Amino acid sequence: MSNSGSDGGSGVVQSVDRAIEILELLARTGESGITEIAAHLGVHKSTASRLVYTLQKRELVEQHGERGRFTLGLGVLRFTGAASNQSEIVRVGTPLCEALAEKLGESVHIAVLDGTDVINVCEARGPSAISTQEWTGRPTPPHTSSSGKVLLAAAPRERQELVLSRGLEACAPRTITDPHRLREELERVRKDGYAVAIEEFEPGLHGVAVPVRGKGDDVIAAISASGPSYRMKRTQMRDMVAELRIAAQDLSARLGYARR
Amino acid sequence: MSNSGSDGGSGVVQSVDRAIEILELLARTGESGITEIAAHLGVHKSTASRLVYTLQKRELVEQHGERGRFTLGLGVLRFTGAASNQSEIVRVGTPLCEALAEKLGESVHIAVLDGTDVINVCEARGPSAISTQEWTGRPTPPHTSSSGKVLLAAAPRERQELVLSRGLEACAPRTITDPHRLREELERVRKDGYAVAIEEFEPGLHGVAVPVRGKGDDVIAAISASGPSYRMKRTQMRDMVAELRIAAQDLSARLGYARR
DNA sequence: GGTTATTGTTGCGGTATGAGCAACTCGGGG
DNA sequence: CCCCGAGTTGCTCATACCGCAACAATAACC
Repeated sequence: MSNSGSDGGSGVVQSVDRAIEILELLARTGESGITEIAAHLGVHKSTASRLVYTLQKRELVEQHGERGRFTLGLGVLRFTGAASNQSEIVRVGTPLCEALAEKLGESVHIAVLDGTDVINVCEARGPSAISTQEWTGRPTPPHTSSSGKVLLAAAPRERQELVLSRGLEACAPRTITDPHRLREELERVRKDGYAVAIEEFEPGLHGVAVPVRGKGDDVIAAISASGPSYRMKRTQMRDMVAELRIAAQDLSARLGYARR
Repeated sequence: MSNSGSDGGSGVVQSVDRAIEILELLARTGESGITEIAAHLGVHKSTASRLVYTLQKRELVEQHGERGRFTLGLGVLRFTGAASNQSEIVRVGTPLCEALAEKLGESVHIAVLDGTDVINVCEARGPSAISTQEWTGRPTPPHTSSSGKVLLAAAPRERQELVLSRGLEACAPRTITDPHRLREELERVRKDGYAVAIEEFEPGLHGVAVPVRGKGDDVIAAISASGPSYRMKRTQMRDMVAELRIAAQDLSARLGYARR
């Protein structure tokens, strides 16, 4: 039926691809039954059952009750630590974040776009650390943050449409919820090369972000600074953008991409 | 066929099982090459390559450089949030943790045993929150913490031997590194029904833990309290054990297991 | 309480599909 | 320059996986 996600391609191992699709489905829905999963994949119940059973044996999926519904299992946590330590961008980005946080006096994050979610992959809190809390790994909607806008502005059109079609939920009074306004905003971000978010994620919180580019000038991540509104005035933001740009270029270079 | 080694068993989908084994290998080693992975699985290079390619397309694995080595990718972060929110024990355990942290004035954790690692699945910091940092999801060796001892004491013999055979690394001056002493300690934990750790994980940090039981009285998790040594004297610990026990029983009951 | 609808879990047999082989490309040393 | 190691890719065969259908076990309904 509706193979909404990415239908593999050539060279991929079918059953593995389907298994991963199950995990992603569970991540989205929270919990599902076998029949539902089978329908989503467009396969027979038995096939889905077999796949889920395999995932379950490895503790990537757990079953609530004897014959109940399925959710993601705690086994996936085994991977998170290693992933965030080993992934190249995190490894070289973390010290950069920390240096920058020290210099700017505000929290600094590096985020990537994962499907239609923004995920912060590393974080360094500013010296005055009351403001922000731990966000690493938690997915947030792209339209609510400065990094999200940067990433979205550079994403392929279809991805943008997907985000828009899901609806722009407000998580603060000043969140952009009008599709038309968001489109304009993204246009401006593309032109200026940076994004700001003024109390759009949380009241009293401002942020600025710039893109990090990989080979071929495509945007692979965003680096952002955020802090309380009373410390983030126009002038400070301008200075921050400059600093962030230097850091972004440095990061690109250290990831092995030619700096230009 | 007679799939020797650590293979799932009957009913599992072979390629999916192998793919997960790859992820676990990468989580352990940090990074590996295709040849190494193939050798570990006991399959041909091409097979390993195909599996890795599939994982890579889903961003669960990333490749460093054009023809370089492989590590876990950031795609796995997509799962962590959902896993820790949806897993039953976390969902009902979190409010319990928070209540207890408030009452005891120290940080409270719930941990499970995952393979041979202890993983904290939820956390509530005490009001005086300077002491501990975010540990959720990060695997720690079982012999260094009070929760670890509780979980290990209840684990099947083979699991214990596996931990012992890997060697007991010291992460603080007072970590138990002698296998014989650890065996004695586990015996005592089984008898008393609780465990303590006195500066065994980190200098100046004490902890106490009790088991959480599932159906059939098997231990499925541990709930612990930890804090700086100057606030954790014998008497306080005794009181804490009592409180923890009540909480553990409550948790068991709320997970749907008969309380006795 | 009996009956129906829906759930997830199994044998079983055909075939799509994934495993293995070997040839290939690419890079780094000796 | 040639060799040796890395990872990738056609090609082929049979094996492991998928779909079917019958099965158990709740849940829902009157």
